[in-house]
Amino acid sequence: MNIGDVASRSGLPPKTIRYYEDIGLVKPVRSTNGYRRFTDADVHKLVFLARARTLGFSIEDCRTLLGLYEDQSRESAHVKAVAEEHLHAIEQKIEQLQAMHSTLSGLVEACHGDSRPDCPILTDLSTVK
Amino acid sequence: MNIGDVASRSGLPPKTIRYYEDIGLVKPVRSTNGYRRFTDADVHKLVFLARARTLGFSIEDCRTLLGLYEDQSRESAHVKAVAEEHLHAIEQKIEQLQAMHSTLSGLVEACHGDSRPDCPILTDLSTVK
DNA sequence: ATAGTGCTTCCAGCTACTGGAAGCTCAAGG
DNA sequence: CCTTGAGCTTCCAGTAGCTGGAAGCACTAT
Repeated sequence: MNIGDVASRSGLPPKTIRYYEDIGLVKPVRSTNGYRRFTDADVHKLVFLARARTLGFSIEDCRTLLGLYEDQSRESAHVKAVAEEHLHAIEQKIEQLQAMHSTLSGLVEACHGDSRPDCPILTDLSTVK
Repeated sequence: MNIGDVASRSGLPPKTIRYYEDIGLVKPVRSTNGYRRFTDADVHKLVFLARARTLGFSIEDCRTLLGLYEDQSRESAHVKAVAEEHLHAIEQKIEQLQAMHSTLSGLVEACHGDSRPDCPILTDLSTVK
């Protein structure tokens, strides 16, 4: 299978698939014409990667998870630990964003937003906290 | 004032302040010894930048906001528009992260997390959605 | 034969810094 | 006066995860 087919099956752009080869996540063989030739197993891996990335796992996490995926003697505890750590990171990001949101929405509401120059948003930004 | 003092007053690392000079956000003059010399106005700008960055504004947004901050004839509507757009982006990010969180926490709960290899997390990841 | 699409590689750029090396400047202590 | 250490300078490279573009070969259809 050529890269274009794999792209449409996995939902990943060809560029990204090449990049994943560069960093060693997939290792397609080459046809005599130099084209990458992907096996079904390669496609599975790429689907796996696409899904893991939409769940926000880093590339390094993906590498780990892919290793576990292919290791028949893995322990599910290992997978769970990786996922839990990521979950924790997501929670922290959400909290950060919610803090930003709360502050900023307060400021936006306080700003009359007309042609006058005075603005509580700018006042806040220029204030040392 | 030297960069070290400015760093402690603004909370920004010296490296970051130099970077902000590189990209034209501040323009400190130079002393005869080659050191950057910051005025109070420069410090105000850097405090402004530090605060805007903690609220998640991009550097380009910061550049715009800084321009408005220094423009006495600005319209608060302009500031508000920039802030609202950013607020919207924050909301979208939060939604994305919450979707990830919801999926992932379901999977983590479903995984028994022991020494056995079978794992619903991996099963999900390897499934085309 | 030719046109058009798909594939290849390589290089550069994106965001917002951060680390490190090499070297100059300055203030304090002996 | 000399040395030591901290602070400053510049420059280069690397981080994450792609993405865009150029130049050029391969393949298919007409």
